[in-house]
Amino acid sequence: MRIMFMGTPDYAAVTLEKLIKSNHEIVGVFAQPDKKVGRKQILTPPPVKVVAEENGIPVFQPNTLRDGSAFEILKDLNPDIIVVVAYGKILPEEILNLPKFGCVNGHASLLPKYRGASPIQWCIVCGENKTGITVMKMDKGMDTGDILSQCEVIIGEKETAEELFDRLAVISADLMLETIENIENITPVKQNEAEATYAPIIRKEMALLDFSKSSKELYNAVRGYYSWPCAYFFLNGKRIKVIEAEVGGKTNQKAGTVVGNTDCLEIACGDGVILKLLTVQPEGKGQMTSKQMLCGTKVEKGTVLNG
RNA sequence: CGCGGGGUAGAGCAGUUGGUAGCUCGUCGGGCUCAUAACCCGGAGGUCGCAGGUUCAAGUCCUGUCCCCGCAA
Repeated sequence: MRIMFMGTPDYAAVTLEKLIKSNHEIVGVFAQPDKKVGRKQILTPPPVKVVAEENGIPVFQPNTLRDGSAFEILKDLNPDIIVVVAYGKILPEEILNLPKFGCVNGHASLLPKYRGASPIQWCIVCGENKTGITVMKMDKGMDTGDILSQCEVIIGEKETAEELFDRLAVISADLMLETIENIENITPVKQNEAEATYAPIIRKEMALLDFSKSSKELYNAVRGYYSWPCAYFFLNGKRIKVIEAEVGGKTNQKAGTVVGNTDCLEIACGDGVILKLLTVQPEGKGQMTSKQMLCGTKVEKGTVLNG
């Protein structure tokens, strides 16, 4: 099969590598344009582009798919199917309808739940204990296409979004290849609109910890927002990222109160349970245990955060 | 050259107008105790990121350089 691949980050590169190793022919790759990253604003190619170039596959990085030139490129390369994984652009209908087998997308949730941009982080933040991969036939809506295949995945109790990303990338790649190879025998299944939910795009402000929430919700936020943007709170005007935390014992202190400052920083949550901060990263510093932070920063018991 | 904070003992931090480098934790020794991660006493451990410069004297001021981090993208 002649495959056109569209994707951008590491997560998508895993699928691309899997497809390259298969018997299919990758006729071309679309990825987002190179972006300036980091403090030094170094122009960096996206991982999918790097993999494609290593394998001698032509790469296209248009700013838009809507000016007709992308359509011309695709027509010339004449793919049987377009595989889209975390590409980051909406495909216009003329492209969706171009290939014989259409366009298929790997989405990291059990659709119709968690449609949208950040299903992996969001399902952890919401406290789900399972998620999965869905491969669907793309239509013009956002993750609304007919389902071709699904694979359920159990989320570990302590698993972070980053770890889940890595696991799902591999599972998604496997399911995608399997689905493509069986595509002529698969009967697409419509999504149940009544059960649809959406995962919002993650913004940094969302990761600000609100200690009036329950300890479990805060714990889920710490896991779900790791490693970007990272759950955080403010202490003396400085941002403190929470890298790792765990739910502790009960307390009768008001939410946000510091109730422990010896072995680790312990904070009262809205449900009367303690959240123990194990690893933190103060602004301007590297990661450290909260005990280390307490060696150099006085935090009195009774201090109320988020006040 | 986007804006900003920072590199000081094994770890985390303080260090006023330049004048013999301190704190908390850890570590080592001793004591107390049925016992202890608790408490008391004592010790070891630092070319102050690197390289130049100013000075009688630089962690501190100046220049350059490497690295880390927050914001912005």
